[in-house]
Amino acid sequence: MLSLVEENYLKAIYHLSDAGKSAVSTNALADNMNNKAASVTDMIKRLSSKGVISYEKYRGVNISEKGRRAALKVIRKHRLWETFLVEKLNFNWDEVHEVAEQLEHIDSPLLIEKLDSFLGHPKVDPHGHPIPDKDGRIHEVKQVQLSEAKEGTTGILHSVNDGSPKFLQYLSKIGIRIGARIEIVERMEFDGSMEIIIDDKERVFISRQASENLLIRESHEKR
Amino acid sequence: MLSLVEENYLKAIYHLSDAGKSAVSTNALADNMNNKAASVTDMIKRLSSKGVISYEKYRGVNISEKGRRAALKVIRKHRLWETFLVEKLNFNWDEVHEVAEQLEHIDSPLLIEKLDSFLGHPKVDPHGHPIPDKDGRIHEVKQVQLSEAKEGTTGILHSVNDGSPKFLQYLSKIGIRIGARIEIVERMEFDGSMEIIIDDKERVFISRQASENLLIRESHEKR
DNA sequence: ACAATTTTTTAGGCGAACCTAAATTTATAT
DNA sequence: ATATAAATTTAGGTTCGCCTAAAAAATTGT
Ligand SMILES: [Mn+2]
Ligand SMILES: [Mn+2]
Ligand SMILES: [Mn+2]
Ligand SMILES: [Mn+2]
Repeated sequence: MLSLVEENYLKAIYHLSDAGKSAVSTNALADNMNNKAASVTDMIKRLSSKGVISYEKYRGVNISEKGRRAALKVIRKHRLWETFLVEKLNFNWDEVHEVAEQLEHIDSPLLIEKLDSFLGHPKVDPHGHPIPDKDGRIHEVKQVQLSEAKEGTTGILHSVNDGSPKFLQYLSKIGIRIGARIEIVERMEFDGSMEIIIDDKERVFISRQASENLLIRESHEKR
Repeated sequence: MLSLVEENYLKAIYHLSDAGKSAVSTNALADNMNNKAASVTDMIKRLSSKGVISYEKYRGVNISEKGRRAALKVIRKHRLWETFLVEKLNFNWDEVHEVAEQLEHIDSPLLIEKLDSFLGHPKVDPHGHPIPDKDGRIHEVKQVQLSEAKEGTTGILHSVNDGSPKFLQYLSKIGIRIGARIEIVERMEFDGSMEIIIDDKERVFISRQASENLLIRESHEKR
């Protein structure tokens, strides 16, 4: 059994390791968890003794298969709750993350099962992130950063990389939401910003940083 | 700000004091919380220093106005969540308490407000217990223990005193649910058990203990 | 009234999850 | 290759929420 704090560390390790593909350094974790490195060293010893990560002094940590499964359970709960909040309780997509951080730790398999059917077994959360199924399987969709797409391309916004309230509110304000059609009119070479057309209507400029956090599926249909 | 553990103690104090009407002893609390008396003494010092209870050594604790408001907020959340689980997720009334014990500690006023409207501002939870409004007001309904009602009386089941899964499952099994019409046919003087008719159909015997945990509103309509 | 019993508090300890300061190891730069 | 810098671990400390054992206060029985 993992504590709430252990679940949060494990989730951070999962994400920082790019779904278990790389090792995570003590400092990276400390940074992400807003804790000091010494505290992280404490915790990774405990996680290691529980078998959810492997750890060699001074070499960072790697998530184990057992740890990956545990992390995915928490992520599944987080994303199901976010979906519930938006779909059923009319939250805005920028308001759900904080609450889901709490709800993700509720321990009741029956609850999650029933919540999942109540929501109609959703595949993605309000930010376009895939919801792992109950066996931890994720359906990853091929998508590219808007910043990497060519001029003239049109794509459908599939997910956002940065889920911070400020960024999400900005997107809402300029009319960008999941599913929106985005056409790249022109890219400014000197700063990477670009002019885009949203849903064949709004013509706006967005920064390189913004375009890096928008993930699209390219679609060349001309409509 | 109260911790999860502090909230649980405060809720126990509220209930054990009969909504703040009497003092609560250290041992009663220890018993209720499944902790040792020494741990309780620890905790009541902390709660006292936070101003949610008043405490005089060897005299037990009394909940303060501030504490009462805090306890009622937790109780409101508990009962709203139980209602959600039964009404929206199709939980049985005997399955919800444990999960609500976790959900009641989620801290988000917006969530509770939205949950409340999603549920249509319910007045009672699945066990017939009143849901405090957002200002902590409770609408208490006059009700009597079935064990105290006279032979020949008919009443509507309003709430249950004992919310344990075992008791609730027993009630479901013999066809007793909130709103059921209960007619007292005969009371056995030697052990306090009684013969009742449920919804003008089922005729069953129930123990004194069971009848003490059923709260009815008397209604003499003959139907 | 006072001895026995029960209740409550105090004293001292422990694990979880944090911290700061100091020591150690690894990486980098000349 | 060696000095410097950066990353990491160790040592020692704190608070919260629990424990056991012992001491003290309150209650009860005769
Ligand atoms: Mn989120
Ligand atoms: Mn979390
Ligand atoms: Mn309950
Ligand atoms: Mn609780």
